[in-house]
Amino acid sequence: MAGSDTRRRILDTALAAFGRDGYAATSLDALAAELGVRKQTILYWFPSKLDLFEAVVDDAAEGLADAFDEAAAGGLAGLDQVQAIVDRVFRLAVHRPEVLGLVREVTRPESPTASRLGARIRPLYDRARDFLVREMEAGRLRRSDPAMLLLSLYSAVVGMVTELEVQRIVGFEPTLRSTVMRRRELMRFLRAALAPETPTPAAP
Amino acid sequence: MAGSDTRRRILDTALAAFGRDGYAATSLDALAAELGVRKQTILYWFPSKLDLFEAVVDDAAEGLADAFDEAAAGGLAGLDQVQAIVDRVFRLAVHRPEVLGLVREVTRPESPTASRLGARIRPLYDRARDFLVREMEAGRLRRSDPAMLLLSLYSAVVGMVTELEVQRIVGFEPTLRSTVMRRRELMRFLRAALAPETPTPAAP
DNA sequence: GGCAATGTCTACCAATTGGTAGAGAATTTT
DNA sequence: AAAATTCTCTACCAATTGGTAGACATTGCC
Repeated sequence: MAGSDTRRRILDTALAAFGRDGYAATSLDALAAELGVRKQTILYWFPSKLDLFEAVVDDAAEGLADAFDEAAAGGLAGLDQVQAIVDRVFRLAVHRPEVLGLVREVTRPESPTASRLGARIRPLYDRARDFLVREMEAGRLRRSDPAMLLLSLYSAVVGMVTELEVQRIVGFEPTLRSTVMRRRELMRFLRAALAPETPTPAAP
Repeated sequence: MAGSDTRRRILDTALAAFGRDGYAATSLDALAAELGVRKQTILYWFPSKLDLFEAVVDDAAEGLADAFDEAAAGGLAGLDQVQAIVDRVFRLAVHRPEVLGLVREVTRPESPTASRLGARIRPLYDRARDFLVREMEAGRLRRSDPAMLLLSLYSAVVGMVTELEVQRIVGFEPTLRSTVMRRRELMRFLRAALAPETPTPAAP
């Protein structure tokens, strides 16, 4: 049963490649070379490139769901729960940046499997939305359209974590230390945006 | 001089294609077909695919700079200026979504020309940063690390505008009306995050 | 009208792409 | 030990890729 180890290795390497270079720019030959194996071995485990990609997407979605589960397990509330999730996503981004790269890859309009990841992510989305609604009603988060707010949060977090290259361009070499700083700054941003309104001093 | 019209058409179509499908997934043949012309015509105007891409990036950067100039021309301050810029970026996103798609494409780690767009964008970045510092010192914006804040802003805006597919997955068909809503929600988000702090009720 | 420059085309090409067919080890089952 | 299954390989293939060479048309200039 050494084969199923091969399958695992293919999935991991493919996830890294697809997440880093994108679907079109990743060739099976290059992937095979990176694995020290022939392309036909890949095609033995996954009947086509697209099948491989879909398997990779499923795998990544599972990883994401696990991360969220873990972050939600503490049973926190309000901003503390938000913070726990952000921390967890950042941790994921640090030691498996490919996962978020893949999210980005799969969320482009022409993606062959946008709907696939969609189906996988939908439950996470619903959970997050329910959470926001609940916390808003409990007065622990600022009240606003939860779906829209969720998009804002998603963009801010994924963007912050993903746009490494922008950060490089702009002079932040992405070290571990700078990542900590980024996370702290993002949380400050989110807290400011999410904290329930203090009684407005002046309401026009 | 009908030729320079061809050049312009190639640039526009290529911008759309690169921004939508990415560099690797865009073939010169497909591009040519879309233009109703032979591939060799493209290669006449741009010696190689990479040269074409670089020209497209330059073109897009110019468009972005113009948009910012226009938004900054009003000489507004504080959150009003931020709002003007967000409005302008959204307008750009509505009638030329490819431009932001290209930004996304070019800011991935393996991009052949990340540094190129970087050089083009750097001045915009510096201007924005100066603006934030100035406004913070004037007490019109919440005080925090301007560089980090700028990244947060960038992520939130570009993400919000770009991640159309996520929005689709999640049930927001991107109509013009929903775009207006998204912009409004984003501004609410940004206002909450950027408004100078009201005297804290309780400081633990 | 001749001529040079400009612009688009047809005809190729070598390399790379995803994929098929099937041989040959290795391992497990009987 | 024989047979069957599992796994990886070599050998190909048709299609597509970015790119070259050069013919052919069109235009403005003299």
